[in-house]
Amino acid sequence: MSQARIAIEKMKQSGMRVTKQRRALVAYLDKSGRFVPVTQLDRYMRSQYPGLSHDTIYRNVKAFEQLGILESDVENEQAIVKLQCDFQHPHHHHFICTNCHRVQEVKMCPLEYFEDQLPGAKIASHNFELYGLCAECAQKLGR
Amino acid sequence: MSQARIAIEKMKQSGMRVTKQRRALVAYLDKSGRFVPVTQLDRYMRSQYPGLSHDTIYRNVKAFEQLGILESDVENEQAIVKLQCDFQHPHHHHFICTNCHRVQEVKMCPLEYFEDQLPGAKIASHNFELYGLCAECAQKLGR
DNA sequence: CGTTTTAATCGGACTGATTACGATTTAATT
DNA sequence: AATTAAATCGTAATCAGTCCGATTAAAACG
Repeated sequence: MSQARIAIEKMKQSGMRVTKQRRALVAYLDKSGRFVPVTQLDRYMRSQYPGLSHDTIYRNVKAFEQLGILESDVENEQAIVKLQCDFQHPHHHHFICTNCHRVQEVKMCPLEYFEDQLPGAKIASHNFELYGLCAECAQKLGR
Repeated sequence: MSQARIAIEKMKQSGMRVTKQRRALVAYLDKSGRFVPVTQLDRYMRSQYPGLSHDTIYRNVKAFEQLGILESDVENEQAIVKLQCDFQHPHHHHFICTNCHRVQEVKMCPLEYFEDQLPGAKIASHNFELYGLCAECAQKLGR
């Protein structure tokens, strides 16, 4: 089942209405498959669907995020988004290729390692990304 | 030697001019000691030094970052900055208390752990922060 | 189906952070 | 003290993101 399908499913389950604007947004994000700057999403969607408003795009990006069907991040001071890649394991981390912007999941190393360094502290959340060249790009670029 | 002193020293060494605006910025960041939203830095400095322009503040934040005397991050979609806390070990990571916003350094767990998960990829950089309550706040708030 | 309800969209104006730039000042050098 | 190039100022512009009242259209229901 495609991620787009799952995303639409989740929208229905939550009582959120499935509008054609939302279908189009999800379809684009699904097709892209990787992180996309929100500004690019906005520009592209508005070029494809004249009359579509900024409001609709930004409002839905937030709604999708809260629903858990979209992940957002920041790269080079730019907000970037992608469809949630693993609905089974919402908590995971990414290796982001700086060449092709494709995303691979990685498992986090044990948090206990850090807890030992911060006696008494209550770690509530964390934030982790790896950047570099994916195997394919590394080979292609000969590095 | 204070961090402000070291920062000024680095400015001189790099050939960057030490203006009173830059001294004031560094002094404020040093006194604060923790991450501060850039917008707050801008508002505060302009209230203390009438005539100071946005341009000067934002330009210098970038210059300081490039010089390696300032670290920037993003929290709640807000750009935040602080003086570099460990000039000896520029590569380190932070635990940021969500209550008092104080920062503690942590050692990174071995990157090899992740390299094993991404055969062929060239990891170039990473990004890691921990959030939660520091020991002091955890006790104070009884959690 | 049609009707109804109300969430979602539209459009356009607005806000707030950040940048651009020509004119002016000033830190550092001699 | 004079020089000069870097830094600052002031103002305007840009750009991402938000707000809001009027309109449209999903979904539910008879």
